[in-house]
Amino acid sequence: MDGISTNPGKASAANPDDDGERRRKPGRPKDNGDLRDVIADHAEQVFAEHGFAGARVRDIAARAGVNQALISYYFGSKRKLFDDVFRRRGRVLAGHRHVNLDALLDRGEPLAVEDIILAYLKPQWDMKYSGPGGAAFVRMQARLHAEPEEDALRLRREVYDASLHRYITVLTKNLPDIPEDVISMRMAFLVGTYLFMLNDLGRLQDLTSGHITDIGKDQMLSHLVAFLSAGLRAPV
Amino acid sequence: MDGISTNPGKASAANPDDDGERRRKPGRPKDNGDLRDVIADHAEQVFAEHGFAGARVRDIAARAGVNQALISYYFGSKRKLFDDVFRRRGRVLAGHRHVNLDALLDRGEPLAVEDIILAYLKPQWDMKYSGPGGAAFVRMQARLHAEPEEDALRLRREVYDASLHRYITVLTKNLPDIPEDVISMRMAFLVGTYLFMLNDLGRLQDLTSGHITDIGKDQMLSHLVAFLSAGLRAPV
DNA sequence: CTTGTTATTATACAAATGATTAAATTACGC
DNA sequence: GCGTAATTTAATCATTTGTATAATAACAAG
Repeated sequence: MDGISTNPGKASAANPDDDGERRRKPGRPKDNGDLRDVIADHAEQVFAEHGFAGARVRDIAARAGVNQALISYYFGSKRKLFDDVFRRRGRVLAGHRHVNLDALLDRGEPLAVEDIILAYLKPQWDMKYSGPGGAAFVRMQARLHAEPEEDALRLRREVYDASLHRYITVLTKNLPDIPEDVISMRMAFLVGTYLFMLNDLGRLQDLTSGHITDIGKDQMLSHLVAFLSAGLRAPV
Repeated sequence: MDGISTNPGKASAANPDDDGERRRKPGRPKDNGDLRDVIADHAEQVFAEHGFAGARVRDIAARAGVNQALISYYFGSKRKLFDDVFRRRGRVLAGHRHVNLDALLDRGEPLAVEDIILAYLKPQWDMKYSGPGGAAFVRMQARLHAEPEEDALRLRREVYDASLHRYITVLTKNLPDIPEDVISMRMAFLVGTYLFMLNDLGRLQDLTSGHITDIGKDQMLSHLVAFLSAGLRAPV
């Protein structure tokens, strides 16, 4: 099917002279050395498309243009590769969320719910539209949230919990009529809503018979913020 | 484990002329013949736990207590098995949603948003708590929604679109201040919210430090309805 | 120049996987 | 009773899959 699998005997027989070689020989290349990142980038894509179980190590290696053994060399195993790739983006995301919240808190309270929600959502939004890697990460998240396995749960906790808890605390202070447990619950709703939605934008156009296509991403974000803020504020 | 599956392999322990061989012999069994359903039930579980790509045909066969070839015989392929299992529940779900909406419409308009939302959510809720199969179906849905593949998209459309569009129409009539496109969008939000949530109940307890455990499923449902209704009603 | 370390490749492998086959057994219409 | 079709099994197949191994080349240190 693909031109990757090679028969060494046949290849050398067909080659009268070896100076026109297209095949790369093993050995350290001149300098480059950042194939690790190249692998991670392509892995992100493949994991997003097919999920962990559906992703093929061969596929990742092929897309990254490297030998399959190299991903074992750098990451150890498929699972470790997945976790690594996921954490890489997750840390960036959490960082932005913390920064945004800090900026809000510097302004002094009370804060509008809309602003808090926006501070939480915006980094994810920006990441999604920052390039193919960001969009892939959104899909990876949606998939990870659908996995009941212990591995997945640990990873989710690790990436999300810290910033999420901070936001819950701030929201609780700014919505004194709503008990903290209810806010926590509603924040869980919120995570579901936006992840699902970001992941499923195509479906959204589908539902609205394509009318949504015209709406820019910023407008879409404010629609989402309005929806979620109203939900968060709903009287108990 | 499960009270459903009739395990033919092990059931032959009462063989009269049995020479100690516990293996089941091939051949048509007396009457039963409903191994198809047994397979489907167990497939539901496995697909829910591991997703389509992660599910193993051998595993399904083993849990159902049948030979692996039998699932090819009945369903043709792994993919067809998945679709079949999914459609089976999906049809039931859609049916209940239609019935509920019809009942509402018989009461005459205008309707409260809460009632409409509840009519849409309740069947899913009941199904989830109707037994292991229902819970498994919820997880299958969450996973299917995370799959960008064409196969998955088609299946989602087939199962959800009809009833969803009816609900959108009704909501549009009962919320005259909000354009239909916005309602469609918000209904997409809604689907994300409840699917995510139902699938991820354990996580919810996690977030609230276990305080949610005390809340019964009915109370949880009304929390969700309150949240979503407020969001749907949010002024544009 | 030698030696060792690191990055990369081709190749190999054992296990796992979805599917198929041929045979065996039984229910059922005639 | 008999033949035919339906149901079920054991066994196996051809691939695919994740990982491991050994070879090779660049580079650094001495």
